[in-house]
Amino acid sequence: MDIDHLLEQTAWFKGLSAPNRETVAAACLRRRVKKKEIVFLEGDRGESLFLLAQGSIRLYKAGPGGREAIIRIVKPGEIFAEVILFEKDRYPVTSVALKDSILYALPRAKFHEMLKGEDFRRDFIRLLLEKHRYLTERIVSLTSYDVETRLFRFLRDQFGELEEITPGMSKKDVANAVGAMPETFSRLLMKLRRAGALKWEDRVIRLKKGFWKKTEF
Amino acid sequence: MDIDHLLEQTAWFKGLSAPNRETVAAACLRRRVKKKEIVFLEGDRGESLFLLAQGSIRLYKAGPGGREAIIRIVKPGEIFAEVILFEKDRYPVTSVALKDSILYALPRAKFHEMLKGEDFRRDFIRLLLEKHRYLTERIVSLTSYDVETRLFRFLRDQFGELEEITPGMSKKDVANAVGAMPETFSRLLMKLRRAGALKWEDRVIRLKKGFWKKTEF
DNA sequence: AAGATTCCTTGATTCAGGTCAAGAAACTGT
DNA sequence: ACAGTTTCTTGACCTGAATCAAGGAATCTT
Repeated sequence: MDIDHLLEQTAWFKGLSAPNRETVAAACLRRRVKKKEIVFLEGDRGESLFLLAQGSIRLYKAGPGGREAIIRIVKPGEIFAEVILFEKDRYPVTSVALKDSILYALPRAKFHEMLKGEDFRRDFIRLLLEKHRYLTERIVSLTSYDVETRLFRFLRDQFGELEEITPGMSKKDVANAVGAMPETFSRLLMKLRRAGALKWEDRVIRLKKGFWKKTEF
Repeated sequence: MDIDHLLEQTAWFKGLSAPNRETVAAACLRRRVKKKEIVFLEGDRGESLFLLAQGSIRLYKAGPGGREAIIRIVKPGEIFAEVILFEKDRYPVTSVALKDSILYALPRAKFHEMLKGEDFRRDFIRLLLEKHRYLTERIVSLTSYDVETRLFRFLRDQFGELEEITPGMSKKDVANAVGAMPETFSRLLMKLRRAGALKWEDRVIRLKKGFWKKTEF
């Protein structure tokens, strides 16, 4: 996917005028990362925010004793590390590729320039508010729902209400994303398989037919 | 405290030019709320964001079965409900006064107008990014620390590293803010008192001398 | 000041999910 | 195809915190 095309279909870059978009495209540095490669570490200095073109990126933050709390999983078309814009010059989270990915680094100065455009600015603020809401929902989710519910919410949010999902990441990673230990997660999957609700084999998750209809979160 | 004076000393309103500030002041609707009074409910339609002048406001979101997850506690000088700006016309959380409070309602249209000012905009985006970081930290806190640690972090964040704190809210509210049940919280306080680390009597929390020095979070 | 709420404490009990351990299975690079 | 990782599963066990229950303290109301 080339950068120009990507920007065109990226939710809030597409509002840009064509020349504006070209400015962005020109300023972007394309970067490929392999699965498991780290894009930046928590605490790293940086000057750029990123736009994910292909693949999937996990953002997490270290807790005490190597524990990690997943902040979110970035999907293609989304940007991440916007915090670098004003806040400080260090990334507050670590980002690592869940699969081979392609991303574009957009220097902060360039972005500031773009923020002069009224439409762009509006979209950007909207985007921030959206993330804001997402994070508050995540807090509710982590504090008031159990692992099982969190799993289903994760699947719905991330892939939609499909009966067949190819998550493209390991069970361990999903466990992590729903905030559970691998062992706990494994046991949960076993329980669900026995109950006939879901099975995860050969990288594919199969939900029971009509599963989503009945569920209420 | 009058509105003009308030704006002057509010972190990111103070950057406004005097005439700009007057515009805001003129557009603001002063509102008093009594302790326990609800400012708006999750799901309510609304047009305004709020600036807290005096008092303390609790923002929370309902989980399943009446459970509530505290999103944050607003302190004087801070704004809340910014989400109303673009996102949608309904508040995503409930806000209730923890004490008698004074706040100013700022209509969204007016705010949009203000966003045309470059400085103001910059500050606003910075503010959003700050909250963003706060929320991600909250996620880490809730998922990787136990209630005790969360309590100390809460106290530090909210009141600073003092040896004597007057939280101005009930134990129940603090319990809630750190994501614990009142019973659990009560037991924790008992444990800490016995250990000589902290006692909470007559609305005042007294930490052991030098307490904050040693702690590491 | 009595009555009604709401808040706080303490006890007993339960449970989801974390921890430790140790194989089995699935990938990885060479 | 093989050794070497990493991931996955399963078992035994533990524990922090929720739940249920119930009495006492504080606060608000009239």
